[in-house]
Amino acid sequence: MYECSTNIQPPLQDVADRIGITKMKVSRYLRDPSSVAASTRDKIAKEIEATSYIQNRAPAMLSKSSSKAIGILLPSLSNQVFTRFTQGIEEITRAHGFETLIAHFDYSEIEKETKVASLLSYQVDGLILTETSHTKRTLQMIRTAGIPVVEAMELPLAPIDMAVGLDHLGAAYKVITQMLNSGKKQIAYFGARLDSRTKLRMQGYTQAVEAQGHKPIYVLTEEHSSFSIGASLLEQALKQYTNLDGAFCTNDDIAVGIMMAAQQKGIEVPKQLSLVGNNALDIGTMMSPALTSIDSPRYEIGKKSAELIINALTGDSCEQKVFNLGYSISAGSSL
Amino acid sequence: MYECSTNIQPPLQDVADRIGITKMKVSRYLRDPSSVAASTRDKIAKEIEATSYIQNRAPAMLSKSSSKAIGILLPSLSNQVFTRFTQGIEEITRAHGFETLIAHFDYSEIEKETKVASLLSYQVDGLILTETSHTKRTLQMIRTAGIPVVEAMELPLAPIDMAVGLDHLGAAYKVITQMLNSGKKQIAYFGARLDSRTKLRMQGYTQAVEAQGHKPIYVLTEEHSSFSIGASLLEQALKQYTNLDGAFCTNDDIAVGIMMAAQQKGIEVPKQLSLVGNNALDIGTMMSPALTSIDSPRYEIGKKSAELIINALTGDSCEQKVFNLGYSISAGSSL
DNA sequence: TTGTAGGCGTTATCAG
DNA sequence: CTGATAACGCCTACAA
Repeated sequence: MYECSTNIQPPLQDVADRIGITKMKVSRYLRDPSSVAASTRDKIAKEIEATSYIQNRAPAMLSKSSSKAIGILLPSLSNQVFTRFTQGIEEITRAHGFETLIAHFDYSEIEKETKVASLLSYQVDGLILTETSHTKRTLQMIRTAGIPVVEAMELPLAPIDMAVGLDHLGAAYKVITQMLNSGKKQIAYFGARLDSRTKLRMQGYTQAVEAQGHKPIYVLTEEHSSFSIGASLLEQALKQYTNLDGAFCTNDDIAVGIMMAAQQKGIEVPKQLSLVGNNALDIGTMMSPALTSIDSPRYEIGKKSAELIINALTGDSCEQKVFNLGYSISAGSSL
Repeated sequence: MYECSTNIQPPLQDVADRIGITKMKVSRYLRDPSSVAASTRDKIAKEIEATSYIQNRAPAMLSKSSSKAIGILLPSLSNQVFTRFTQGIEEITRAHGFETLIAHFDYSEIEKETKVASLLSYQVDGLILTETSHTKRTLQMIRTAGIPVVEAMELPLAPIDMAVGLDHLGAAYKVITQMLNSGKKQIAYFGARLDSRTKLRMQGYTQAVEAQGHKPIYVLTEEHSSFSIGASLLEQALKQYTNLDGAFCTNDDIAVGIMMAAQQKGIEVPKQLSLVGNNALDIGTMMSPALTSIDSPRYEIGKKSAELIINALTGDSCEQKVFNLGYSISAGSSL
């Protein structure tokens, strides 16, 4: 039925033939309608409208190595965190006539390498990454591509190029210190799927508890986070640490799972168990008590990232390469 | 700093030059290593490895109108529903050496049109859509592209080409009938963001309540669904319908929001308020009572969709064009 | 205002 | 087994 190569985007030539002009005229019209005679203008417009002509990007990719597209590399499609982030990016790219190509790698470094190669093979003009650790090969590919790159969400010590993020370690340190100051003695860190943000939060947690002479407690799983994983992690933790009175969670899915499980066990939050999550998702505001969570300006991070890429592409590259967009602690009462 | 056209993916020629052979040899090696002399093979392999050479897809897109990529068009990145669906697709495409290009359109028909054009401009070899209503222009673009297309998730009456989905209307009808048979008298339909699935479920609901002589009650919002929207919709519904004893929700986010709000008001689920959601997300299993929800085989739908596309591309096109993959009712106790 | 020629990187094809 | 050539569609640069 379909020949393997029956993908027949009709070329510009077809449009031209049908009105009896050369394709150059049509090509010119597309970029600047005023550059062709007024009489032809209408005919071209009608024909293009009628046939829903779509530009073929391949020639531009070939002759200018530019696709007018920005590649976005997300760890996962299921993580709500990246929704607003992506919207922020697209808000900017759309305004500048750039497309976005989204790839995801399910938190696998190898898959990430593959996806970077894939995006580069489509000649993306810029790349927005959401992690700061990369394989050697990934780094080399990105470097030889010579395109502007933003590492978003974190503040890498040695950025590839540009970076927009926030201080996850510092945020964790601050909130843990607050928990300890409120009288909590045995706070555990709950983490899943060890991505780099999870590790930074863990470091902040560790530094904060050790600064006050406590021993860190880690309750970790390799599985992806979910509400039910949160519940089972609490189960597991309570068996081992009977005096557990605080939980700092790498994200809100786990925190909410813990809160639900705690409440079903009759454990009072925050009196008996103080609880802090990360990302401030909508579900946390529905809980009672409302979940306290470290919130990040994801939409703004997306926008800033896209702006940096576009500026770099249009020559308005600025001196500052790393931007710290800060965080806030959501108004909850689980701490 | 970056010239607008400084995207320098080094070409095959560079690799060849560095070992002193012609690019044709390298090109052949890439497709079939055994087609070049054994002695050269190693040298090429090493050089490609060392320089992390990346194929440029533009030429293939140009001369064969094929990008070895399948386009996936998702309504939204935040909807958990499409995570497993996409994984199902990629399970298959990866095995066959196809890439995926993901685009999303935030439930906007116009944005969808733009994204379809964008994907086609990248010469995707196939297209997987997740909605069944399209603008005229979208349809025309897809038709003239002449590539295999799957409409996934639903069972359109007039499919563009192929379709893989389930009977949302029938599922709704069945579960509503069950609710009515359990003695409920005033069941409302809760919907947000009127996408096509929401409408199908609404039709099933309407037919079922009318079949038993009741009047349908719709509690709708144009906003995107979320837990907190669910809560405020319940608030709104209770004011108007004081005898409300059942809620059928277009998705679990709303259902969970309703359950939480109900419990905070002291309304017993399911005794006073029977509750059914859609999609069977993880959070529902955490609630008590566990949320009853209509579940769909999203992973399998993704896999089947990708298989159909790949079969069509390789000539193994099959007669059957529409596949109903069914649904199940999750084991909850909120009904 | 309009038309023509060449080039981008890869591979199919044909010749050696 | 290897090499030369042409072709894909569009746009830049130049010519008329």
